[in-house]
Amino acid sequence: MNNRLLDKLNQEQLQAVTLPSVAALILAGAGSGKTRVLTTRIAWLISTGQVGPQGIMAVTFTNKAAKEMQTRLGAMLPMEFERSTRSMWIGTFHGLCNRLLRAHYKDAGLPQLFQILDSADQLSAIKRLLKTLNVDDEKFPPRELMYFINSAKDQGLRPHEVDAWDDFTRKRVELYTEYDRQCQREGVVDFAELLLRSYELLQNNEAIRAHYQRRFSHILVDEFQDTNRLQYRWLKLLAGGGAAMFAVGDDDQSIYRFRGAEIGNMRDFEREFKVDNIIRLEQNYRSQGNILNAANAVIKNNTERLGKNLWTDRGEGEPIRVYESSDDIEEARFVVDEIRALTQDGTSRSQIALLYRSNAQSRVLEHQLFSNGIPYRVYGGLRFFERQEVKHALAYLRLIANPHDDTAFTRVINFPPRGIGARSQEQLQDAAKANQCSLYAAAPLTPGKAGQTVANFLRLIDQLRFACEGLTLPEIVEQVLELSTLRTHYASEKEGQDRIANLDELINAAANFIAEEGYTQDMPSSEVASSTNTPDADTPNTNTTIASTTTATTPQIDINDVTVSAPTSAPDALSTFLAHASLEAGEHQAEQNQEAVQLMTVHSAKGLEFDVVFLGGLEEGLFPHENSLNDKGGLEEERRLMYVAITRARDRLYLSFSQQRMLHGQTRYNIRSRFLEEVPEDLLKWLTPQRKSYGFGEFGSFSRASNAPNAAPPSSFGSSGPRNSLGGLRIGQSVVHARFGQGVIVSAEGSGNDARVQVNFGREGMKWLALSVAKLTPA
DNA sequence: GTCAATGATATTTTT
DNA sequence: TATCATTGAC
Repeated sequence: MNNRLLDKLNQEQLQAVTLPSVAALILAGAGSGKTRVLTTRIAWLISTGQVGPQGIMAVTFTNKAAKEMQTRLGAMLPMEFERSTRSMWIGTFHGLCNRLLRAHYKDAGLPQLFQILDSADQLSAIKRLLKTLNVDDEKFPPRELMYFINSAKDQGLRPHEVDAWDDFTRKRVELYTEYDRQCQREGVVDFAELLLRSYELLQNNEAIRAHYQRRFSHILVDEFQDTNRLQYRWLKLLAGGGAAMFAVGDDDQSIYRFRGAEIGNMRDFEREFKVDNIIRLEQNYRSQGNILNAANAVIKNNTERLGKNLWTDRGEGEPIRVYESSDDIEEARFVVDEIRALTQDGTSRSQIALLYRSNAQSRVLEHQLFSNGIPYRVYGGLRFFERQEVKHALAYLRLIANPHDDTAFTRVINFPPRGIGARSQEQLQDAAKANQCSLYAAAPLTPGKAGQTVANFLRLIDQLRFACEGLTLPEIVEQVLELSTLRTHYASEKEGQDRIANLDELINAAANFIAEEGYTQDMPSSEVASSTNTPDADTPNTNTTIASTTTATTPQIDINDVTVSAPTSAPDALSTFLAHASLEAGEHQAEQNQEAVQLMTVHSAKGLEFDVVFLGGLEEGLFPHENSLNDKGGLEEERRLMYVAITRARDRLYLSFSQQRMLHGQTRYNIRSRFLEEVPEDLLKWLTPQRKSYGFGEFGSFSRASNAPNAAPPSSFGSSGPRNSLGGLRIGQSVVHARFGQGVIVSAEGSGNDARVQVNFGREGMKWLALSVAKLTPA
């Protein structure tokens, strides 16, 4: 490896990269060069001969991160190794588990061509289950049940291991059992199952476990703070043979607790792996001092931290700009005005990000940007493989690979409409249930007229499979679009042009998949076989035609006196492509408008950086979100979110909040976020008259900048004189209460002695107060 | 069996 | 305010 790569590192980075081969935990703050450390570490291990490429496993959470690591590594390693990056196991948890299960599907108890359910598929599978079992979906909402099942799996719990302490939970456990049974019958696997299944594979099969434990002497994990219980156990199992685990993460940036992430894993890792080497990367190369100090000040309010303080040598930079607006529209106007000024001064639009807590907030911003002709791009919409037309096409493809895939079957049995309505489908379901078989298999057993119409559909499936034999993948997709009449169906729809374009894009995607990386990457490798023969047996299979499902006899291979069934022949390109489609839903949006302002939630901004960041909606109830205020953990996670948001900014940060905001078609009155209060005053520059602290306990004194209750921004329209007068108080008015502190009047009723007002006290919640009793003074 | 209207419902998101 | 899902009418 090029030694200059090491020269570029700072002291701590260098130390981390060149750590001995034992367990290590790298606490990498935002912008501290985490990815660089991770990739350089791998390059260093390989080029110093400590390990061969096949001994490396690197796990990430997103495909994007995996790809980036792969690319960077390719550039770092000298030619002789570059080719072998392919034999490294670099990928997402799910991608790697998929690889493992494909290679050992038999031992994992799966059909060779098992399909992967994405969350939408999973939800419809659950709905279908509830229907066949005649379960009241009012009592057991499918979404809630899905969450229940997934969180059990995320913790590594099979139904019998779940603690059921009441009837309700017992019933849910029972449904969990049935759900798993259904999946097994259909030969499909959901995301969580991918992990759990491969965990169990390793745990129950000593030969396989020993093989991989021996193979991977170095396991590197990115974003370790986001691992869930099961992922941690999976890693622990794999590393059980003495592999050196190199975990990189930042507990302050853990923002996925709601989907099972356990920060506790960091502490457990430290303890269970007897980690002596904790290295803190605290030098931030991204943000200016004021921004960093603000972030530090906010996160300091969290307890339960591993501890870390970012610093920079970039200088203080500009103060953080704070803006208070009367309503959300005005806030958006302000943002747009600033953007105009910024771009006029030469700031690139793509270097400006508008961040918000929840997606609903993007609308006002979009509207304002749009009417001012400023190009923008919103992240987080529907992704390519999630579009309905694409999902329909994929369902047909899945039926070619496996006609017993009931999820795919129900998706397209009547799409495009072919006269198989709810009634017929019900009969089909019944027949399938009675015979304990797939819908496909049940069709011939279905009585009456329903059986007839369904038979036609079966013929279509068979016809598809027949027509596709021997074709290349893109040709198959093409065939399917024609024979299923999907294309003609959308052609006759008024808004169908975009959809057809997407279907064409699917053909493209298939072609690319074959031509480029995809296919070779996800190829199951002849793992077990390889260890006894050539060291690098992950030979890409370039066979692009559908092999008519060959039930290859599994050769028995002897490893250290243990007989393990070797992976069978590669499944066909179609199945691999389908797995790819589930695992990698595709880029958020195709149009990469380069010069556009970037809009996204704080969550999706993680890992990104921008010269200028606007963070809006800093209001109690919104950020921190009201749903997360119930427990302390929720609030701390919100604070980490705030931390992530702040640290996205390189040079300039705007924080804004609004007294009034439209939410779900109703006007809400809010007080400013406690997180804003947590930023030291001397880092701020108020662009609107400032009302100092709120009555949050420790802040004793109240002061105000202007007598105007609303401190309306100078430019503003809107709330001028007091309307709805109630003894000097009005809706939207900020008030102070001796016990509850600062609040905003949200609504009022009654008059005279009966007059009551509803006040939003933020942290203290919403209260109805009688004016004759409560002492409310204008703030 | 299909279509239109109504009504509930509403963080955050990757795989 | 929008979306979605389910209901009710043809």
